[in-house]
Amino acid sequence: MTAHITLSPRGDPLRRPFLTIIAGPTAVGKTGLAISLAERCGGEIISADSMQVYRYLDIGTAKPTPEEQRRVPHHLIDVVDPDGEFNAAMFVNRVDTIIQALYQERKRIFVVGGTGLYLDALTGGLLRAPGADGELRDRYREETTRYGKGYLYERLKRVDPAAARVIHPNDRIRTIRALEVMEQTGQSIIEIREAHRFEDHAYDYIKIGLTVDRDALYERINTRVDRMVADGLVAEGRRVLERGYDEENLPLRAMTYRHLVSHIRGNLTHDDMVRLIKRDTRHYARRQLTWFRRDGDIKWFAPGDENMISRSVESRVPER
RNA sequence: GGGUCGGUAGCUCAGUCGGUAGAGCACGGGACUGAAAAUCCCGGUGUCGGCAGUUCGAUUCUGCCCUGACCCA
Repeated sequence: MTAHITLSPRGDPLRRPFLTIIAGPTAVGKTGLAISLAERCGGEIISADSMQVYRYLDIGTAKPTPEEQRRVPHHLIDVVDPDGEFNAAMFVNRVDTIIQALYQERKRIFVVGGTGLYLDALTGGLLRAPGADGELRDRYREETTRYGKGYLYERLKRVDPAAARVIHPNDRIRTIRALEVMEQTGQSIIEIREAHRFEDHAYDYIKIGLTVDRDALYERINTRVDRMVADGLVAEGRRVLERGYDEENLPLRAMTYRHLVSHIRGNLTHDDMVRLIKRDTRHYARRQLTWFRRDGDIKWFAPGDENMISRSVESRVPER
């Protein structure tokens, strides 16, 4: 549970950016903590949240408010339209640029978010494999409709048996990705993964995890969803649809917006929408905890432990 | 006071012509490397309301009691 510090050949800490990372399940209070910590030291915040990158999806993604964003500069919020492309690789590319800039300015850097893959990709690097190939994926989709559901997986078994052993037949997304990598490189994504294991460290960091017991967390989630609704979640959903975005766009198929859209279209009562958003958010929080639990680098705290957290962070920040 | 129908998993219920039980939802655990708020996998012991009786054996039949809904007085 120590900050990851790389030593130079002479034994001195290498001069490179230091990140204070704040992770944890949704609704646990990461945003508030980060703003408070960053405000104290004039730092800036980088969001590691796969949904807050989308414009117009504000209430439903629990973005920091404009007022909060005025108190502390935020990065990687509102960077693409809801029909735009965004993924872990784009996150890493953009975040590296931002970190370099903040490092030059000697600003303290806080990375805050609940998207585990993005955080691991940031601290450990992404696989050295080719990116998503739109044409290839279109072809796979077409072949699936033509030859049936099991076709792609059968093909994976033939082309990359190692991957087929690890990937479940129903997991279409991973099946496609594995085929895509094999087709473009002739290498199994499993082999590439085994060789990599998020060990491509470019930064020093301390990882703070925020959590509370399950009942309290669910209480927070329920309360927050009620507040989103009171703050105009449905109106926000209507505005997004009026702009011409719909279920075709990935973020509108996620957790909250999926049920919001269904309700606006008249397929779901208001009560059912609220119920399902709460349920899916609880499930999401559970998946997040599953992801973070196995990360031995995380130092866990309760949301109220701000002073302890602050001290813990201060003890790790390198001199500059 | 009398009658009818209920009381089975956290919830809604199914079921056992007597051999101690199962669905949906909820919930829990896990996987995860360019779609990650996505995608996927696994998980059902619960005094079958209580007590007693009949029986080799009762959640299932009988009696009484508790309890809920409704109907009649």
